[in-house]
Order: sequence, then structure tokens, then C-alpha cells
Amino acid sequence: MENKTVKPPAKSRSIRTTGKQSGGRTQLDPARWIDTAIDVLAREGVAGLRVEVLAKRCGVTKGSFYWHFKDRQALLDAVLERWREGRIRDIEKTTTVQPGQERAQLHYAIEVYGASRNRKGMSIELAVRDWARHDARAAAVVESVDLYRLECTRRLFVASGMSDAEAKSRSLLLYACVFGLSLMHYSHFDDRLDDLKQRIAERIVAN
Amino acid sequence: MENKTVKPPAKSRSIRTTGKQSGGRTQLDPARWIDTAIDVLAREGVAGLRVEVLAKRCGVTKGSFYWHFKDRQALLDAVLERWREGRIRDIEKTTTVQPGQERAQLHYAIEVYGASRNRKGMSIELAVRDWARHDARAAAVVESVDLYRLECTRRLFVASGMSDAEAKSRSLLLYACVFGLSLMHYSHFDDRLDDLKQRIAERIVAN
DNA sequence: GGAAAAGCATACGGTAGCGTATGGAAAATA
DNA sequence: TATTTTCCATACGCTACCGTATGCTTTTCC
Repeated sequence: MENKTVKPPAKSRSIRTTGKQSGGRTQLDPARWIDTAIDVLAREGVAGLRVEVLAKRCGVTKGSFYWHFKDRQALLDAVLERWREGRIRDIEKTTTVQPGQERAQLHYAIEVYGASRNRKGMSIELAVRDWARHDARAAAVVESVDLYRLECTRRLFVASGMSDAEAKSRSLLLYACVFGLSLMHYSHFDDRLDDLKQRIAERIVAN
Repeated sequence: MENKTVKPPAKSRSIRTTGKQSGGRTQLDPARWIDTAIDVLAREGVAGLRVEVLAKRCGVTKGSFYWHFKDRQALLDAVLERWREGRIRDIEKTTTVQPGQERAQLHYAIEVYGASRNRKGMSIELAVRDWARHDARAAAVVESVDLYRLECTRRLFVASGMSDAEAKSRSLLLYACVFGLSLMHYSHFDDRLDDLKQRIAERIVAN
């Protein structure tokens, strides 16, 4: 039952896991393929993750790709796994309860995605979620990430003095709003959007 | 500058705009193609809108398609236009201010999409929004629909006694939450989701 | 009923993508 | 340095698309 989809990173070998060699020719490893894939994913969605396109972007041909990956699906799985790990780490980092800072942490959780920086992060987020609408594996990953996030912010809301049920509903509201906003085209709705966003954040976080 | 992308519906001809003829063979018109296209759009996204696939679904070949449409883009434009019109009509129908019923109307606006019925409507909504992330025409349509919706609910919030700024922020919050929720996978977050949703709706609508 | 138009089928050329097979270069190992 | 292993290029077959050309069959209109 060996699931040989992604090659292990060249077991006994000098540490040269990334990028071009000093004077040699282009060398790749699965990690770099995944980096590139996530880059493309952010700009074009899953539909843009095509083997030959990625190869060109990496400066190689697909001969290289099929050396590192069993097939296209193996890359997609790796991308999903990479994304999940990154999200989990990120959430843990920003939502570990710091007594007295719970509300500030919640505000940060809202703004960190809405800001114009991190646009790429949100692009990936939306791409993965659209992906999940037509792919069970992606859906499973999204679900695990969602549940983890919801649980983390639930703890923050509880720590800030809410009932469990209220904390859960606020968590849902928070992330739904964050993702929903990034899905809408409202830049011409008002000329002081920051004020609107501030009101929204307050509505989500305040008692 | 004739923009001959979609054939006019057979000017002087008996009213037979849809479906199979009484005893004749299969006959189609642009409207039926668009119906089918929107059906596929809901299930597979824009990527699923392929000429030959739609033709098979309609029981014809693409020879028919290219009779009714200039090319694939013409169909996509028609789909967008159809969607816009439908949304505008829908919003007008459910948000014309009925004095004293504003809050109920707002609650309805929230639930009408979140419900398990209307799943297809939300699928189309998300498909179009993802489409808009990579296509300027779709983005323009989404923007127009969003602005119209936001304006309509803004009026409802104002009519229910809020300041204009607050009404605007609530409108944004409302739709962001509606779309965001449908983007998340939270069914295992709680065993009484209806309660959570109720709390959320209250948070959005209440003073 | 016969000409004209409408509506569709079929066949074709062209592109883009996946995955495989095979050989060659470069690096590791002995 | 010779040999093995790693890594990649190239060429191939296959499928799924798009759009066009052409002809056949129904309707429509006179």
C-alpha cells in the first residue's frame, strides 16, 4: 500500500533543497514546485495549476515534474497540505490567548485578512475554497482549517467574557464576514470604507 | 459597429421560443442555451461552460450553438446579463420598503440565501463571484449587483431607524456574512447550527 | 408546391493539456 | 576515473476543447 505520490527529498545528499545550484544547472525539489504552484494558485485558481505551465514557470520541462511527482493530483494534494499547515501555524500564532488582549487579538484576526497587504493570502484562501466546491479533498482540508479557526476564535470570545453559544456564533460571524467581504465588490459603495469596516469589526467583537 | 453576438429571436415568427416542437425535431433558441448554461454554471463553475458539453446536454451538436451565438464569449456575456437581471428583480421584490416590516425583511434577506433550499442560487452566486475574480466583465456585473443590493438593504436599515453610516456598515456586514457563510465548512462546528445562525442574524439586524 | 431562410449535423484543422517512454547530462559514490 | 543514481529534455500518443466550413433537413413565406 505504498502511497508513492511525492518523492522523498533525496535521502542521503548534501543540503541543496532549493533553487539554482551555484554553478550547475537548474535543480528543483518538490518544495519549489509547490511554492510555484501556490503562486499560480493565488493568481489563477486551481484551473491554472497545469503541469506544463508550472514547468515553464520553473524554467524546466514537465520531464522534471513527473520525476518529483507521480501525477498532477499529487501536486494538488501537496499544495493542499502545505496550505493547511501554514494556516494552522498562522492561527495558532495569532490566537493563543493573551489574557487581557483578547479583543485586540480578535480585531487583528479581522484586519489581517481584510487589509490590502496580504492580498495574496486572501487570493489563495478564495482559490482553495472555490476548489473545495468541486473537490472532496480540498473540501476536507478547508473543513479542518475552518473548524480549527472557529475553535481558536471561540476561545478568544469566551476568554473575553462571552457564553459558549455566543462565542461560537461570533466566531462564525467573524470568519464569514472576513471571507464574504473579500468576495464582494463594494469599493464604490462609500468613500470612507475604513469607517464602515471599523463599525463592522466593532459589531463582530463588541459585547 | 453592429455587435452581432447573439442572434435576435427570429423576428417574424410564430411564438415558439422554447423547447421541443409539437411534432418536429429539437429546436432551440438562445434562452434555452442560457438556461442550460446557468444550470451547468451552478454545478461546475465557469470552467464547466464548454460549448460541446452544453450541446450534448441540450441534445444537439455545437453546430446549433454557433448558429445562435457568435462564440463562447457571447454565451458567457448572455449568462452574466441574465444573472444580473434576475438578481435585480429579486432584490427589488424582497426589499421594497414595507413600513413596519423592515426588520422582518432584513431577516428574510439573510435566510433566503442561507437556507438549504436555494442551494442552486447560492452555487450560481459563488460561481459568478469566482468568475469575477479572473474576468473583468463578470467583475463589473458583480459590482453592479452588489451596489444595488447594498443600497436596497441600506434603505431598510435606515427605515428601521439607523444612521446612514450605520446602515451602510450593516448592509455590508449582512451580505458579507451571507456569502461568507456559504463559503465555509462549519457543519461540524456545532450540533445546533440553527441557534448559531439565529444569533448571527440578530447581531446583524438588531440595534 | 417551390424558393428562401432557419436550424442543425458532420467533418476538419488547430491548440492545450496529461501522462509515458526513452535518452542524455550531471552529480554522487565507490 | 568509472559506475551508478539523480534529474531533466525531448518526443510521442491521446483527449478535450474552440471555431469554421459545408451540406442536409426542416420551416416559413410567397
